[in-house]
Amino acid sequence: MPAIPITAGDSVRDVNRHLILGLIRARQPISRADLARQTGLQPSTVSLITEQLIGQRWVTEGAAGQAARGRKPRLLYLNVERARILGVDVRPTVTTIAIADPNGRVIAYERMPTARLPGTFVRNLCRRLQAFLRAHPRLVCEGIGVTVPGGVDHARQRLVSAPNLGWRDVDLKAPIEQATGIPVELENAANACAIAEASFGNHRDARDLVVVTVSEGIGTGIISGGRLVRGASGLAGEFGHVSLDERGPLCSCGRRGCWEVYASNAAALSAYTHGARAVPAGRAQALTFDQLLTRAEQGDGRAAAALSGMGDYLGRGIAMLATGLAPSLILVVGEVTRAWPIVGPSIEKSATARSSSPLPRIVPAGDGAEARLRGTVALGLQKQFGTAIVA
Amino acid sequence: MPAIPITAGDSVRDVNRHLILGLIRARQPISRADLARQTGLQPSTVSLITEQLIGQRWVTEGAAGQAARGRKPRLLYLNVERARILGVDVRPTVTTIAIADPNGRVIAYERMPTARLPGTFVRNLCRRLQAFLRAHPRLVCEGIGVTVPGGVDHARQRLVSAPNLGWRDVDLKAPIEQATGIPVELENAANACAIAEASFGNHRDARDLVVVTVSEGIGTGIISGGRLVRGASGLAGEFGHVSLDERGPLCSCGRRGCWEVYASNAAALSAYTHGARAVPAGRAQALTFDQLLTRAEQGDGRAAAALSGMGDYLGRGIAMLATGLAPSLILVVGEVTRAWPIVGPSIEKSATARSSSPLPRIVPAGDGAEARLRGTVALGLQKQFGTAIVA
DNA sequence: GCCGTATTGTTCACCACTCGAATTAAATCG
DNA sequence: CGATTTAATTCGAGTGGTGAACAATACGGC
Repeated sequence: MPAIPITAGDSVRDVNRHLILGLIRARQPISRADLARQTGLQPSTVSLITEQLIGQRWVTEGAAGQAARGRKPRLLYLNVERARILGVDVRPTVTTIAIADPNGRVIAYERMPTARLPGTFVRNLCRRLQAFLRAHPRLVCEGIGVTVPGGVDHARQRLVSAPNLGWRDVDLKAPIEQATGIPVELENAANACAIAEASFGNHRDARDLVVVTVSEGIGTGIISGGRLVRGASGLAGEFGHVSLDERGPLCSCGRRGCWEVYASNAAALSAYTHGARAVPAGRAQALTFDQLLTRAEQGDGRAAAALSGMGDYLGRGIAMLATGLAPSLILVVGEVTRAWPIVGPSIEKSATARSSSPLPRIVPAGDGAEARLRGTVALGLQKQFGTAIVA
Repeated sequence: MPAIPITAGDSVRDVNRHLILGLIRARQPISRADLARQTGLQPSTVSLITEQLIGQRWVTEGAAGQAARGRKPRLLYLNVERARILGVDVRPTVTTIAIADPNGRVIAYERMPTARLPGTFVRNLCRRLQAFLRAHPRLVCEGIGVTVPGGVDHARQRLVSAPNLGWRDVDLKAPIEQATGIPVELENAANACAIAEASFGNHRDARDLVVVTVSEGIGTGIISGGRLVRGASGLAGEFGHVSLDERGPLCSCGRRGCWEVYASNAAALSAYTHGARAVPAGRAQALTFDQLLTRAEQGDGRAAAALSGMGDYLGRGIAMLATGLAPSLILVVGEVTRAWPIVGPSIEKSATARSSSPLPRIVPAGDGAEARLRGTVALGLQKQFGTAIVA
């Protein structure tokens, strides 16, 4: 059994193997010498371990790199063919299944409708996954990451509640693992986005960042010191349901004036169609948010004003997160990023006015789709690359 | 050099030594067999390492413990004489210097006035510390923990700003280390309280807790997954300056309606004396908060009402922390805990009304003095016991 | 072209350290 | 008083990192 119960159950070699493999993934291409410097291990040790990793086909050796003087380094890459990850992104109307390589690049994906009843959905999903795997028999799939728009009890790996789906206490892990034989990681969508941003992409070195997902509701994924903040029950990140105004409109959660009542897509729609500042829960909208974005792009002043107002409210919550958590970076994810020229300055202005200390950078990170899919990949990778999230 | 760069620079043995020493501190008294079970190490390895630790006088062997069947275990204790910690708790008017054992028990302490100018203060403090050490020449002092009521840049180990003190960008570490030759750890007071609660006391197993310190202002210390949430700059935890009402009274930070404007000691005083709900910044009070507490205890209905109102506002912020961070425990620290029979239910009621998910336990943890001192001890111990914070 | 220098990567003997199994020690129970 | 159970120690074996020497490049100056 274990020597170093860092990730209990690992031997010393396992720890270092994970360390090096994780570093190769995060910093590729990278030379053995650099690995030795960055890990603090001896070059000899690094050589041994990388030799093993190449033998197991986890790593490939590429062309020689550049060096000012001396022998040129031989660069190491992650072998993207060695491990594939299945990602399942569950959304209220549509669920996306994707297969990706360990760099987070999506190779293929398909969509399926999200059934209303969780039982039906799980059965359908398992069938689709099995068909997907049969259709790609040569792929070595090492993990499945599942993201859901709701609270996940991470210890028990169960979906606790997803208001937008109307589901409560659903076991997604066991049935999928049984149907596919591949380990499943379940996570809240905003948390998955945060992990994805810290694992791949432009912000992989950020160790303190907050992701704000904006769509029907608002979710937050918090990474502090390179680790996800999950809270005791795994239900942290519900800042969307912090009240900005006690006397505000009713929210789907039953209370009043929640941040997401003011700053969600639906709120902007409501501001546009009814001139109201916030949307009463449950009222249907004639226009879609996409259409609103298009109108703003086409020069509709009232649409732009609605989006600008949404940015103002987003800024309020972002100011709260910035003052309370002091991240180095706040990422906004959602359809609304399409209108960043309008929304971005509005957020910036609103948040600046409400924050005493200098604000962190506030950056748009695409509509949710890609971020969530990359999140599922990061999740599926965790088993292979340790805690991932930088090394 | 290192094999396992967990805390870079440590060998395998060092890691396990730290692991076991930390576990003995946290779970003492404990048998070797229990250590083996809890670490996953072999009993033989544990025996070897504990033998070393006993030889180095870090650990002592006490009486035999109880067991239902079989040989009775020989219990191990931390040798409280081996390492002492100096704690320095800097407050606006008075600074406390204490010497404590690694269990957080204060052996002796003394107070000194806090000079207005940081330069003067540091000189005075260094003299006092040197005298303190000369007066106790036989104590092995392994670390100095310093807590300040302000933001600390943990990477640079500098006090960034302390509004209550009027200090900005002060180096407390280097001068004290130079004067005493003992390593110094600097930390924000609320963070130190959080570390103390997770290290000592009744809540040492809590891995997700939030400490709310209530005095002139409101500070929060967040521990998530057993680790302190510091934020990128080390300035996380400023939830006291999140605005509850945009149109609220001015706060010392320059913005309006901050949580601490409504829920600090001064706010309760103002509610009592002026009938106002919040205190305008900078206005002096005739009554002290202690006197207000005494009046409430003596049956003054208006005093009780002021405190109850303070609890109501405390509950609002606590609801925000509970929803956003989902800790298993929220600890309230400050003089206000003296009036817990009044304030506690008021907080509970207010927070419950503003939170959809079930609230974590909300517990009073004494006025700040003891908590902050134990926080300084926990800080000073970090060098010796690794990251501390549970094992 | 050749040699000094700088840097990468490999080989190998040594040894620290953990494991695992056997053994000793101590306590309770029938 | 022996059987059983749990605690702690002893010791041989093997894993695996270290460190130093060495091999392999590459470049620049002469």
